Amino acid sequence: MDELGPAAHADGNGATPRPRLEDVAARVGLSMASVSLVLRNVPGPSERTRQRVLKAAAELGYRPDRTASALASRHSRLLGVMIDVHSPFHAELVEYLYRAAEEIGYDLVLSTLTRTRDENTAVETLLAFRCEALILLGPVAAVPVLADLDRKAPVIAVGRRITDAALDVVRTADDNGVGQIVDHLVQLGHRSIAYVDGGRGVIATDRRRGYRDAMRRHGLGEHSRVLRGEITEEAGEKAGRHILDSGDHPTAVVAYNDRSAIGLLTAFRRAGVDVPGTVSVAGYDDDALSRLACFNLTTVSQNAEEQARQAVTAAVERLDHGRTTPQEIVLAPRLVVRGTTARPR
Amino acid sequence: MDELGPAAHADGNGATPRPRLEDVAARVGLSMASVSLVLRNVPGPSERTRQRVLKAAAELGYRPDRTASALASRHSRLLGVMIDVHSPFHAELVEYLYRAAEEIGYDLVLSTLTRTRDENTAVETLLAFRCEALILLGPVAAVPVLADLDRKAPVIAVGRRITDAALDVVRTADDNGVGQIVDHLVQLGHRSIAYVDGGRGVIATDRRRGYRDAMRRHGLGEHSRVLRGEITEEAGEKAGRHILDSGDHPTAVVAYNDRSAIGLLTAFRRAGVDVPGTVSVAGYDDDALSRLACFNLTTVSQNAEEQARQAVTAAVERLDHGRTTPQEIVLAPRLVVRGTTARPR
DNA sequence: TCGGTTATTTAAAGCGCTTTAAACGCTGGT
DNA sequence: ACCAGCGTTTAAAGCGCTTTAAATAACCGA
Repeated sequence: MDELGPAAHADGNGATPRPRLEDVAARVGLSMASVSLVLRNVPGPSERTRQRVLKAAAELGYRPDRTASALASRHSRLLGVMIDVHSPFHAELVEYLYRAAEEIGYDLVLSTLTRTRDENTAVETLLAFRCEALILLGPVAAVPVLADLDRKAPVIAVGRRITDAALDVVRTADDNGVGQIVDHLVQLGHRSIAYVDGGRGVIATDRRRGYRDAMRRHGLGEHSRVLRGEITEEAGEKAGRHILDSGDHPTAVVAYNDRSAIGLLTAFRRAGVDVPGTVSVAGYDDDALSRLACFNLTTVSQNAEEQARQAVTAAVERLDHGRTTPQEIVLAPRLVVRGTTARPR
Repeated sequence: MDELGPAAHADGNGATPRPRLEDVAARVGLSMASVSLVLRNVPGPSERTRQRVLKAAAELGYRPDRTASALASRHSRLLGVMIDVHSPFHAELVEYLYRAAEEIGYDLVLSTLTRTRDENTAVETLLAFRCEALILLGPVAAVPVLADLDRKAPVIAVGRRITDAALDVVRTADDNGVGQIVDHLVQLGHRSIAYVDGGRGVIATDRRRGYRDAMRRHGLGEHSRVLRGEITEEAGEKAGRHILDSGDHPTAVVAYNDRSAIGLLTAFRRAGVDVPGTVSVAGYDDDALSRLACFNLTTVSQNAEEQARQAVTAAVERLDHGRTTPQEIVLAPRLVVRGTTARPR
């Protein structure tokens, strides 16, 4: 019964050596070539061969060695994904990226940013793994750097606007998203709507512009009020206190992101200001946080699933269908109305 | 100046083919073997050779191909890490794992759990990459499965107690952690301390036991009160309402984790019950959430950095130093006192 | 100058797989 | 009986690197 090949359990650690293609071939009495064909589902082998090989492989618990196949075929069938492991939004994207990749027979290699691991390192790792395309979530590198990288492997930038670069981009229309929030608030009857900024950076710029444009569009241009801010809860809280300190406060505040919005919420609650009774608050990102009962924040969702799918599709088009002209896919974000926005007064 | 090898820019996508070891060797007029030695810092090559090779490699922008070296050397120098990309705690561990791995010259490959990707899939992926050891963060697989896996590659289970398995384990003493919280509360003067449970599972069992033991130790055995709970905020909120509904409520509540504790907080606040004035609340995990100003939760930190370091050390010992007897490393968690606990009344 | 060492360098044999071109065994038509 | 033509199988040549054993260069004292 125990028909393991020779030298089983020969390893120093007592580890069972993994079976190789050769072992499977020997077991069925066929050549490695045939076995390889069967296992890769390449048409050719007869049905009978097919069954026998599959059976033998299963019995041996054979799993092909990625490194060897990658080397031999010159195709790793690997997509490299750069993420920030601390970002819940990236986590969600990864979830969908896996599914999309699996559907087309690719696997993913994750490389994360950490405090000591910058974009360059993360990408080098991906390249060292021979990833065929790079999906970068929220890259901050300079455009020329990305363009340069694209020369080594197709780059798909997700979630960041990139102008004039020969690069694939998948993102949501941030300005439109903030616009939707302003529309929503105006519709509720708000006129004095402030915005807490998110620092410099492309995304912050877009959202700020979205706010300004929307206000103008509603004829509320002179009510526009942008407060300095950051991406953190602390910054939101600070902005909240600032708003409270300044005599006439707006009836609604839109924050750059959910974290900032939660800071606002904290500041308002602490000061006994009712949300949404006295002030409405809205965020951006639809973080897991914002869904919590204790915040129940009105926000904007970025449609992770669709972005993931588009990113993978873009990669495949360039890899397998020979597309060479870069494309930008801009998806519409979706307003998520929860409990922190209501009619003014 | 432009001395790229032959066939530069020959790829279909206009991608520059990456330089190979051979190209570097040709450039310096040495054998591939010498270049390989220099690049891997193997003693032997003369200083002069060393410099020339390094220079040439840099000029060509040469980066060794992991797949090829892994294949040839039979060492991938890769540690496989199974994570749940949605877990902030795992994110933190990953951060430190990278550092620890880097110090000993290993690289990490991450494989995450998703809704459609179970532990088995995640681990198979890691094995397919030829990871030399597997670091599993909070694995839920049955012990025999893990033991079996350990036969293919050294397994280090992190954060989960595993009894009687020939497996390396790195974890914190959960019972001790909860004990510290109870000690802290008792010291503040609490006697009626309730516990909101975290469902079944090894970790929940340990923490529950820690609570019961600590209460008994303080002679408060008959005040022990364990409420049914789960790992989510919702469950915590429900438990909170339950506590409020029952006539005499405890002066302090310890929750299985921070998420549950935040649910409690939400329920109490909503009911106008002052925390920590009327009731003290404590969580477990020291999530990013718990640090937020709006929660400022007293909790227990699991010492991610030390766990990561120990996990990598354990892997290396088995890989490079030939250790074969499994070891369990149990670290002491650390109480983090914040604003949700105070003297009773 | 020469044999004996030691320090450097290298040719060549793989690692486990894919792939190409060629070989094989059939069939059926002539 | 023979060969074209087909479906199926396979030998062999790598993929880009490491590693071992052997070759070569350099050095040293006698």
